[in-house]
Amino acid sequence: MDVATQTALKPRKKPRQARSEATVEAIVQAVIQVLLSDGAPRLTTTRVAERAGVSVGTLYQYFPHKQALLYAALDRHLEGVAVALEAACAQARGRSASTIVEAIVDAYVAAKTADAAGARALYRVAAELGASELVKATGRRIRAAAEAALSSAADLRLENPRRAVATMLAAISGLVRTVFEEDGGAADWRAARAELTILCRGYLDASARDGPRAEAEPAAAIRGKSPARQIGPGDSP
Amino acid sequence: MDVATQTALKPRKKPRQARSEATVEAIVQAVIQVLLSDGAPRLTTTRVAERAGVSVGTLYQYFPHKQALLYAALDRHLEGVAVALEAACAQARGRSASTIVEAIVDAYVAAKTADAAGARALYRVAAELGASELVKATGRRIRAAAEAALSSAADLRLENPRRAVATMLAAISGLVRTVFEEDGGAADWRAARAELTILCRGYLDASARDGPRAEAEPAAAIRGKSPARQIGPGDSP
DNA sequence: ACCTGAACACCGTTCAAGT
DNA sequence: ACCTGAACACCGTTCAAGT
Repeated sequence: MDVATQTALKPRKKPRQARSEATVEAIVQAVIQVLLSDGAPRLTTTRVAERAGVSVGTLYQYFPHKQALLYAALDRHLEGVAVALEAACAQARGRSASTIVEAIVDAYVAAKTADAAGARALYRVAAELGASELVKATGRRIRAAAEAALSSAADLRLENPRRAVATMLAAISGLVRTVFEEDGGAADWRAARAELTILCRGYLDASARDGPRAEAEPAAAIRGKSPARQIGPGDSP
Repeated sequence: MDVATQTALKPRKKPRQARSEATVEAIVQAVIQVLLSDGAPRLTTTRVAERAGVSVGTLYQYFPHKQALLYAALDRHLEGVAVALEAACAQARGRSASTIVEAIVDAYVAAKTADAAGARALYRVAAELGASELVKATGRRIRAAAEAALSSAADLRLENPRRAVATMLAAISGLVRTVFEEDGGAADWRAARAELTILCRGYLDASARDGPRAEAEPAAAIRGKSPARQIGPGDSP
């Protein structure tokens, strides 16, 4: 059911002519506008169509259902975040672990705060759609980029960089989410960035120290398993 | 609008007789059952009433709207988590920072995984309700408990324990959320617990080391502000 | 005090008819 | 190829009438 649902979220048909391409663009823009001006509960297919200057029928020609509209808006946002993270990671390659960590944290926070209103509105949307394939896929991209960058650090050798990156990014997203939920201002974002840098650096230090030798029973139990069983990417449901 | 909305989410009237008390109980149970068996999208006021063995009218006598139903179910879950965390923190008082950290992580994960199906279903519900007062209030309780415990550690003196606790708990909830989203199994939960312990210990080490001296511009800028401007509790919207 | 269920307004989705 | 908008099924919420 899950994969089928996710697939169904994609646009119903590709626009073949310039006219319909503009229509789709207008609809997606309308979704974001209605989301920001009226809020998610008031986001109605009729209202979106009205704002986009088309009829409901047209809307349903390109999107199979209301969720697909939100999905499209979420897609835009996540694409932006992923691209920003990938760029930051590529640029930080080969520098010290400390620098790389800072670059990742900064890029993540910057990407989320650049379109703060949209990001906040979409946090709810993302949850309503469930932990969609889209969110997972974006997570995978970001983790891959971060792992590549961190593995390139000259002054750090992690036993399991994949897991370390998954842990760090989950922690980062947790803090970012909290600041959003608390309606944080610029000062809160600065503080979050500073704390996240300390957090990640401390974690990497500790991992490099404690990681290699099996510390307790659970860690050892997992170490024997295949990569698929890691916290990281969702290789399987 | 926010506070008013949140207030309106509470039950409409207190049950005065034993009969109605049973009715409310039946309705809340029905919400959880429908949520688990039919899923959130199929959760209908009629369906809940039917499952509870009452009419829609009765349902609306105690809950002002559908969201209030979900709110009540979420309330149950969060209450359980908060109580568990408070107990764990109280019990760990006075022990080493390392032990306390472990206790907090373990209690958090245990509370969430004890009712994994319910917790997962409610993660979405919580988002649909927005970052409700309820979620924030529970966060405040947990942070307060954790701060009290950590401040009691003999081997640790943090400059800003409130912020440190807020950071740690946000990171923890981020990792927990990720494991849920990835549909993690028992091995993933064990791995998450281990990583979280390393993460938090490393963070506290680093905080105690780097914290006291102003490291960069942003940290210093915040340090001068009032406690209300911290990442932590949402003292104001 | 508590409960019922038909009635109302509104929303998501479809489809026959148009250009 | 693309668009329209009346029509349908269903859902949240109310309220006059019951016990």
